[in-house]
Amino acid sequence: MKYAQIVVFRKLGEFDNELTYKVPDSLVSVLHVGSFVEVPFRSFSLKGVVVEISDILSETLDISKIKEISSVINNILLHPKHIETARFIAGFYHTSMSRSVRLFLPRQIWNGKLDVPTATYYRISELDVILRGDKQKLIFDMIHRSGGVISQSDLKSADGYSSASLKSLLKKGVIEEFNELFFKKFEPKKNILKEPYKVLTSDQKSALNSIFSSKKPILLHGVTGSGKTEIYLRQILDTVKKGKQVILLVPEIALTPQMINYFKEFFGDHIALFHSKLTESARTKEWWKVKSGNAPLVIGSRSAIFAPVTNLGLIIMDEEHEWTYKQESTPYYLTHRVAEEMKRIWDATLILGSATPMAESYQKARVGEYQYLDLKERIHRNDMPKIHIIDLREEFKKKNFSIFSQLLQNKIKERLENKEQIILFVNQRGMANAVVCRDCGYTSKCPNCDISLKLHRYYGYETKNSKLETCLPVGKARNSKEILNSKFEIRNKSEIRNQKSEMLVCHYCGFTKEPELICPECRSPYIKHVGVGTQRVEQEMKRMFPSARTVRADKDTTQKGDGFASIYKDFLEHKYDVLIGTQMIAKGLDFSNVSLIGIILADIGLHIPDFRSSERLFQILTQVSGRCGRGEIAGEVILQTYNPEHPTIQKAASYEYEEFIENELKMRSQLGYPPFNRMIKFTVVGVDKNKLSEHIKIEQEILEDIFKVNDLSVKIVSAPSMVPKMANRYYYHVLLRAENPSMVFKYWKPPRGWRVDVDPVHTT
DNA sequence: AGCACGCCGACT
DNA sequence: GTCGGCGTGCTC
Repeated sequence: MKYAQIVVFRKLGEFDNELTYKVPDSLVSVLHVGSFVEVPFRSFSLKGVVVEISDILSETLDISKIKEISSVINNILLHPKHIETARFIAGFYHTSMSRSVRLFLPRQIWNGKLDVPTATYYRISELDVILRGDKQKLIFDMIHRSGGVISQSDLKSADGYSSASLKSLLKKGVIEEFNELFFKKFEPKKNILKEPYKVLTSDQKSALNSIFSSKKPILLHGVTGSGKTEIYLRQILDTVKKGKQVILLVPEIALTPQMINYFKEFFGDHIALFHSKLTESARTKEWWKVKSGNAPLVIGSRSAIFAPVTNLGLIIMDEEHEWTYKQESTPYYLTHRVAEEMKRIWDATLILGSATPMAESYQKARVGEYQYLDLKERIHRNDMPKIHIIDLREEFKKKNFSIFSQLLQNKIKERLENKEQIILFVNQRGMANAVVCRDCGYTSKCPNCDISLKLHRYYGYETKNSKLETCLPVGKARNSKEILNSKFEIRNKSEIRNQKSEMLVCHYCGFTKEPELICPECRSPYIKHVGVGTQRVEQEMKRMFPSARTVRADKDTTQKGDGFASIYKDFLEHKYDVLIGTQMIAKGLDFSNVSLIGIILADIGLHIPDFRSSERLFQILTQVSGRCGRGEIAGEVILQTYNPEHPTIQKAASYEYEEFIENELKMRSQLGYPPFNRMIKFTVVGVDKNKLSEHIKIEQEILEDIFKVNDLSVKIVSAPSMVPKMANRYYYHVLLRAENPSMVFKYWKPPRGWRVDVDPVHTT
């Protein structure tokens, strides 16, 4: 008798064990690992995926209780190699097989809708006709021009379409309607539209040769404009010609239209696109397009790694340093880790490309796990723009209290006169959370962890013990009335005193102290939290340069309508002179007429209370600088800061990535941060604060004992998360830091309800 | 998830 | 004595 391990899917719920079922003799020949089946469960039936087939039954199971698989719905829904990958994810990220198998299936499919989607087409059935109506002629010609067949969606989106005319054409029998698979057959020999036409530089040629000869994953380091895309293209074409498939991952698909259009020149419609904004039915269609073998190139954000390829030859991760490659919900996988495993399983090539590789990836290259390739030159046009560092402490001393330094003001004026465009970049992440001295640039840091302390500001209420309990962070509620109206639990309205409390907190070890009133370094009283928003910059622009046409791209202005797309288009067409924006303007976009970039306050990135803050700042500064000097005009960057001597800012300004990262790794190694130690973050939720902290204390002791017994060192921190009380629930984080923290799972199982994040990106 | 089991306080 | 609260564990 054969037995199958099956993960079952239910619409809701956390039920995610593997269950054992008998394989009836009639199904033995059609059943595979990866089959989609129907099984009896309790009194009803469920659908699921076979993850293992074996001849023996586990001794712990009672044979009389084992039921038989009822039917096989699709015998090869997932490739066994996908199940192998899912097995790896479940193990490494400590989640269930059910959860990780589900990553590979669009919701509609694991809910059981397995019919391959079709589309409606129209074709001409009678050529020699005389048509009277103009609209009818138009439709007829349109079909004729596109080779006698057209899809309904193409026809409907065309100018001059009318459903009445279409109906009468159908009635006359001039054209006919039919349904067919919505994708066209792909054959490498016929359907590759052209050969690469761009000439390679010697740098690119030698990089390509190294990729061909390397067995290891490749870390491709190249600044913006160094021609990584062309290398990807050559590799992709080569792989597809061998009859294999390619997965190209990008951080955010909305930001890569240029790249997608370029690849369309070669593959036409035979590209599958996956991203988070797809509707469920569109996602299902793309899935089948890949599954049927008619999309040799898959492009998408991180979830595209799970596309149902059948013969994978190449994985490319572009901008591999982007944190969108980490999934921020269970299973908390990092795409790099999954891609490495898939490379091994499929014996494929893996290329990670970036101008500023992640510290983890660079470290792997250093120790020889990855092959490091460096593209030094920018191919076209100008070199990277010159970055001027402006010391804001000097400006402050010169009584220039504007947010624009003198040099920035002069340059803006000059560029406006020359009719060139300007980008003003506002680094918003971590805003207003750090305290900085405006005279000397001093910031409060944790004495234990060398991490910026985070300023917590709360409205509070007093309890019976007259102790100030934190209630709502400032920013979420502005006064006591809002606290009362919120869903936060307040036992007695009289408890509200509308009091503010301020505290500096270290998010790694829980160290707290009162914010300083006078700078401990230079005794200046001008020590306070700093932050400049996009509105503030826009106001200042209007005040100083009233004739300049400015546009803002931030959360406020891009959330409505078509978001950033129209702002981007208008700016490209020079309807505006100045673009003021946050993070979102830094990524991937090509602005050829921009010759000046102002970084209003680079420091903000330095004070993110995270051990990766330097790395993030380096990345963002490099990216922003890459936005200019892409056209004929040489570009310039003005970087304003209170910390001009800070090594991160210095190295970013001189584009010395290697020097920066070597130094960063040295510091990480000394302080025991990743990649030298690894972390696991547990999130625990509870209603009763005291019970919760007691429970966490007990588990924390157990965890500490496990490391002690094994003679391993560990650092465990537990702390309430930023918003301690949300919808009557308390959130706690437990952060484990050790060389191999995952070893605890050999001896200990996280209690019910503990969420596990292995290698977290957000550590608070 | 659902549903059963089982261990403690309230109450006809 | 039992009714029912929900914390815990199982589903093949």
